[in-house]
Amino acid sequence: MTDPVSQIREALLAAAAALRGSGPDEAGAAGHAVVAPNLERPKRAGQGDYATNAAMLLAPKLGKPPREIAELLGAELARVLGETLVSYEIAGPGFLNLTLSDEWHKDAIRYVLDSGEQFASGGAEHPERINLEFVSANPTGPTVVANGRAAAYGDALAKILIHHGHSVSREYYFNDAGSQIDRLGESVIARARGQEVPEGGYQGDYIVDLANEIPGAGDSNAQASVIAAQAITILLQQVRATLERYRVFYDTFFSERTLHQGSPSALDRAIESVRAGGHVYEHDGATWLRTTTFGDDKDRVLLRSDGAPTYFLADLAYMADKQARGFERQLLPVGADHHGYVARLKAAFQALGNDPELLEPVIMQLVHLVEGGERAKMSKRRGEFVTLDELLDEIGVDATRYFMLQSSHDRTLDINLEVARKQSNENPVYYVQYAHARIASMLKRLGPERVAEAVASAADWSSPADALHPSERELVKKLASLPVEIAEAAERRAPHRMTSYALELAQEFTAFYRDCKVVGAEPESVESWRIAVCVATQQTLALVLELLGVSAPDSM
RNA sequence: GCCCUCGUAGCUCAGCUGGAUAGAGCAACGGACUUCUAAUCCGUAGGUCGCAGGUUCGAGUCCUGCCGGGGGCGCCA
Repeated sequence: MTDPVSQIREALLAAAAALRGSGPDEAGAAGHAVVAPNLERPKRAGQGDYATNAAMLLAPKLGKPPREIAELLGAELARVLGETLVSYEIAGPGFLNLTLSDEWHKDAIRYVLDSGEQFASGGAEHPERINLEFVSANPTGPTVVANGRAAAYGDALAKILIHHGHSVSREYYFNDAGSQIDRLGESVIARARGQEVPEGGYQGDYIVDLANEIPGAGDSNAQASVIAAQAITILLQQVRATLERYRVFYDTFFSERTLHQGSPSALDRAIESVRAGGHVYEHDGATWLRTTTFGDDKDRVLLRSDGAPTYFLADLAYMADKQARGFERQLLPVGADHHGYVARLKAAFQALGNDPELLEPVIMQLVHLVEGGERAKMSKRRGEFVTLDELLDEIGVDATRYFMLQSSHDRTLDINLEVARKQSNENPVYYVQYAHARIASMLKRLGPERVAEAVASAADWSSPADALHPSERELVKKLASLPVEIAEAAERRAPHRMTSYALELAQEFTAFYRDCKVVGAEPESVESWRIAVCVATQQTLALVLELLGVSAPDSM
């Protein structure tokens, strides 16, 4: 079953192909590039339902003026589409504006309703097994607001990719080995003894809580590594609880320490793998990976001169492990403060013998909290931060998730705490939810029997004499565009597009609500049609909100 | 210093990989509630898309150079 917009697109491609077949092919065999014309909503009213730039793209290939080609293309398209195409006009430099029939709009609603929860799903041309690792903050303190952005991004992206047809596993990698962990243990021990934390240790109040919580932390024979392990267990549980409250659920929590265990360990095997590729050498007593072969600034140490593995080696082994578990693609949202790391990661991935395209680090810009016009600093070690839990207490899960996903991940995000606290209604999420609740209220008033009957009576919707209202046509086209929007959001790793879509859909619905009476509309066939439009809209709003991890309430 | 990244309305941000007269929300101002939910709607105002060049039929979008914000440049994690 092809969605309504794709139907038009395919007709357009067919018409373009017919034109190419009849015209002189200037491009010749070598330049036989596929023309990929746009099919988009015109920005201004009165320019039809869809517009295409196909004629302008074909012009250089066919050696004729764009407007002349547009005329030919329009005629061909009219032949292909039949009654679906009511009219076309040539505009501007060679745009072709298309006006579609009411019947096409009704078919679109039927399609949406028939698709149900599967609407706009499965569009991926090449479904992949994807490992999506996100947040992966070290459990050396509470989850902070910046983690909340990564969590919202990763989770929404996972949902969108899955809806698009991919198989996605959400993964959280945590470091429970290495010197930072030792410092955590030392900090807890110091607090348990009523002392100041050592230089470079962790100073937050939560360290004191841990000191009280872990029995024997203040004993004279307490070992940093043992205490740290207990602290990490507790902290990881807290991280998990916060993220679950935030509606983020992982498939796997991956412990770095497991990479160090066994003989040979995963680290040993990783080194052997890149050594076999000829990318390893010894220098100054250390073991290096020649990452410069793959575009890195300088080579990187795998084993320090004292024999201790670097964090980088663990990452190398981790990438290999993901691969061994059968993931074709690794998606890796990382904070901007780690972006200096991506060149060596990609290099390491290649050193393992892989196509670098299959490792996708996504650089996320940071989140800043603004209070009193000043940016609040967030550092775990200094104990200055606002936790995600605190933010959730202030403005709630729905508003927080929506806010985090509103802006593109490659832009820094400022959260104004005064606004977040006092005027949470400013968040557009309520507008979207309100549209959903409003529909729920209307449908409730109508009763489930009437609604079911209206949806089932698709053949009788409206009557030929009743031209659809412009607001109805706009709303239907917004609904019909979801498959394209999902594809864009998935392929560009851009969940924030779905927040834009949600807002636009809610706006189109509200305009429809303003202009078109639903309950009690006459004749009954019109009421039925509009009920069906409402059901399709509600279903789609719920679907999009679900992808964003935001609730869709029936009343507000 | 070198590298990465961002710069669009007063504020927060979209802008569908080059298309028509750059759009929303909030804030501001003026209106609308015996109504299918006013957490709403209608209207007004608000822009040199950081600056300057370049590429072409056409640039917020691509290229170069500046300016400004953020980040990164350890045998740290």
